[in-house]
Amino acid sequence: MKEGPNIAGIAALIGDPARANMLQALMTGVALTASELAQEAGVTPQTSSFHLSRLAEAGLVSLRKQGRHKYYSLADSDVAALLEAMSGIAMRTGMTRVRTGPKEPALRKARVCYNHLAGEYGVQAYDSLLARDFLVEDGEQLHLTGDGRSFLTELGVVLPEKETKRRPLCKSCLDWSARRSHLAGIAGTSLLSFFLDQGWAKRVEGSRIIEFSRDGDSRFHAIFSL
Amino acid sequence: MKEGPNIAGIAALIGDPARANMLQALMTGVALTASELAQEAGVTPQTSSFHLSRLAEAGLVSLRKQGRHKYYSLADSDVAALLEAMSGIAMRTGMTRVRTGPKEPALRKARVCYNHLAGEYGVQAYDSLLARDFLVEDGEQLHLTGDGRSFLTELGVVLPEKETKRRPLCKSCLDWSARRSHLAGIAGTSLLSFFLDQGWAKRVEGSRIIEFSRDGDSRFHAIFSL
DNA sequence: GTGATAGTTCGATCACGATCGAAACAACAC
DNA sequence: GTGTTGTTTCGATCGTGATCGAACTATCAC
Repeated sequence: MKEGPNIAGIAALIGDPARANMLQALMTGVALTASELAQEAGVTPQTSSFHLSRLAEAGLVSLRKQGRHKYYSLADSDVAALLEAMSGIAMRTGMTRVRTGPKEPALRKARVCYNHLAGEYGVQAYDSLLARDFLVEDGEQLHLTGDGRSFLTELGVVLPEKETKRRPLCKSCLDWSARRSHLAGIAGTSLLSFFLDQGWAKRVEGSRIIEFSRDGDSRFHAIFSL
Repeated sequence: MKEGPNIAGIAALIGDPARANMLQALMTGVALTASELAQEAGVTPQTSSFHLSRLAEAGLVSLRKQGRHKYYSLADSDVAALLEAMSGIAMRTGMTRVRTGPKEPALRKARVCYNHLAGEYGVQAYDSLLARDFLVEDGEQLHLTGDGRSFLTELGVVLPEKETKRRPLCKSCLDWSARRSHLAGIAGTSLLSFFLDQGWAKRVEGSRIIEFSRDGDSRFHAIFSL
């Protein structure tokens, strides 16, 4: 009966406690999987899936499929701004929640992700390559520039002559801990092999943890500074 | 299980169609009685009373008792900004009301947002003031410069001597249609009053639409050119 | 005082939507 | 291939909350 956009629709979406928890978890700017969001919201995966499909349908969250995972994140800064404004209103009425505990810090630092480097080190390497235009993002695609290829090969990283569609040279991979992109694809694999071959780092038995030696650590940071 | 304010609470409040209708009706800036709001929302007075008490309890609306009437209005500009932001999100998902009539273009052009001017005209005034350094953005804050104050007062806009922290002279408010900022705060209110008092524009009854006369339109564009 | 209008409280109803169990589907590991 | 894990679909349940009828209070007009 009224003019104007349907405020009630999206407000009702955010109004459900489970969905609100999910959105607040995504307010950190990191991408989370459906199961993680289920745990954050305190509901079963089925319920989580149901809610996430609704949120995505309404354009509040965007999703990125990666293997059997689905990484969800806030759609854009407008949604974040809306949630922020709502937090402000909620604050002054005196409604707050409780807090949860952290997890293992060892895995967050450096670990293997399938066959490439993940964790803080992985993210830093990725950012460093991007900052120096050795790596360029092209929408969903990721490309190694000519300078980037020379840089890596001169360093000692072995790269194939040409890349195929089936196994791309570079892929971005969302990080489990940092929730930022890091380098996957053949180049990612080669880079990790390089670190291990040089003795800069070694894998911890029966774990995904990768331990950098003191020497390897300083060499890494010298090369992949920001 | 999470930290942070309980956004689900207020979102759920706005999420009910009846309450959302009431709040949108109050976006016109005028105070409405409980029965009028009941009619706006399309519910019985009992239901309206129930909803209004909840909205008041949450601090979304304020009320002024006058005789046997109770006049409700939006609590403050923060609530208005929240509703405006939500309209913006709802717009882009195509979640418009069933009855999205011919009023919409008029709303985009010029409308009242709580107590100040929004729409294309509001955005243009804002931009024009910014371009001439009459208005300066300082992070989240917004300030009227000395030149800006003289400009407005010489024009005939009435401004208070000093501004308080509680009721800032200038605030920016995000526009749902233009997705740009426009001027809120006391200065925004005074500016709108000026337009109405001068007869440059008038309010359309029972709507948020503001109609500029031909003369008022040319005067406006002469002053707030870019 | 009586009557009329504005608003509220109570109680009961009723529908919508959140939730989970079970099972299917998808991607990986081996 | 088999087994495991992440995600989704279906179906059914169940609780919460919106809604209105009826009765009640408050203010005004006379």
